[in-house]
Amino acid sequence: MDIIDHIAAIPLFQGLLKEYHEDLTTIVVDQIFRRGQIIFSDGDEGNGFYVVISGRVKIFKVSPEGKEQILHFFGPGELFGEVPVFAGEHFPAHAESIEESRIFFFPRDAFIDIIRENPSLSLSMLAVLSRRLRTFTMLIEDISLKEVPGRLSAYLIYLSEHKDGTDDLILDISKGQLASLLGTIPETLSRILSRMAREKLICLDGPRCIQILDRNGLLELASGERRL
Amino acid sequence: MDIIDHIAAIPLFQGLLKEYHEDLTTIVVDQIFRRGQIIFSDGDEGNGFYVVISGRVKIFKVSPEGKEQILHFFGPGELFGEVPVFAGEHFPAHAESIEESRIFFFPRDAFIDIIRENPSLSLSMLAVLSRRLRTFTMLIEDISLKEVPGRLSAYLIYLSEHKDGTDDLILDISKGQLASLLGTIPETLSRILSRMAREKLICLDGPRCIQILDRNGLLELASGERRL
DNA sequence: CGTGGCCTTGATAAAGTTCAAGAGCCGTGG
DNA sequence: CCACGGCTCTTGAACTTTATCAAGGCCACG
Repeated sequence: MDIIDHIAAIPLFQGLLKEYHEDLTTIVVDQIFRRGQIIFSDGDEGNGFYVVISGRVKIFKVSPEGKEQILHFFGPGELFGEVPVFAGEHFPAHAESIEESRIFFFPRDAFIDIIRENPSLSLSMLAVLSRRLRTFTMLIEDISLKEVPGRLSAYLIYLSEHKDGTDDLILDISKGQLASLLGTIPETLSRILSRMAREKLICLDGPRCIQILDRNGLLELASGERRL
Repeated sequence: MDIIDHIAAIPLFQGLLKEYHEDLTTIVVDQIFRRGQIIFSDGDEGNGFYVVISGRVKIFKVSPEGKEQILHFFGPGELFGEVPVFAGEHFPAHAESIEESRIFFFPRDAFIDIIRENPSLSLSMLAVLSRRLRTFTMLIEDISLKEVPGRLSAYLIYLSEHKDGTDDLILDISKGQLASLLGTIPETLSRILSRMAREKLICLDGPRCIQILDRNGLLELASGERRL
């Protein structure tokens, strides 16, 4: 598969004329990152953005004591690191490849030139950023307004709805990473999972398998009507 | 002062041809909100965005138990409620006028038409959204990775730097609102303020006046090197 | 078969919230 | 002019949630 095909397959660039796809081909930097490799760090200067072609990337913050808060996971077709492109200054968080990943890097200036000529591209980009703001709003709500069982319930419901809608869930990240995404630590997550299992809300079916037994109960936890 | 002058004064519309300012005049809805009035609610359908002309607006989330988390305060020249314009769906939070405010509302479709013809406007909008993402990233970091004294210190330092840089601060919001912005409750904020005063980090000079006595100490708290 | 990563469990401690009561401030109206 | 009610803010004590520290279990991989 050619580079131009990968570019044409990126949702952000759908609806862009082939001519511009070709332009992008000439400026793109094609990179491979290994598992655990840092792509950029909080505070680094950014002069372009990234798109995941294959693999997975996590975006996160770290406290001085070493605790980390994951902001996003991004997979194929998704872009990240775009804030400095439009707002200037530095990356506001770290990016790490959590498995072997192929990443395309698009330098800022050439990209801005293309956006100037393509209103539909800029609208797509505005949509991407707006959706991201929505995600952050929900994350802030979760972290600040719910306790851990509520956040976990909301995540499980989300997983179920964004997969096949069934009750059998397969975590695509480790429990340690899930803890970080939920703004807590592995010990706490582990305790709450077993408490939920004891209350027959879920059933733990192995390392990364969770079965939802009482969806309503989870919804009540997520909305704060009920405590564990 | 005419409506077109107000529109021309909005930073987002700087650099836009006068012709477009005139177009905007024909679609804008000029509104006054009283103190405490709700502008829109979390989940409402959004078909346009707002710009503060005068007064102040707070954007916030509310938990089922009634605790609120403030996401932003916006003042003259700033826009809000733009997420549904580009991402579709509903407002992700509530907006309330915290004093008598004059607000311009711009309906979505007409605005999108203008953006299509004005690359520089879309770049301005991208910059606005990117800055907002940066702000949210910092808010998440604060809430999730720092404890309340750290968040408060960071806020005080921020206030001092974004005003005149002096050590005498005047809060432009009530302590209750500040607590909500910091993701805590008034009682906790009050306790921590008096603890900081006891430790000679600050001096409480009346209802809304705080004097910074030990800026370094505050910086250490904000960065987590030190605990209260 | 041992080693390292990831996960679980327990005891303990810290931070923050809740509940309750009271202080200070201010505008209104008797 | 002073008393009243309604605010916001403060303080105290009990309680809840979560983090920390420490130990042990499970499993895959060499």
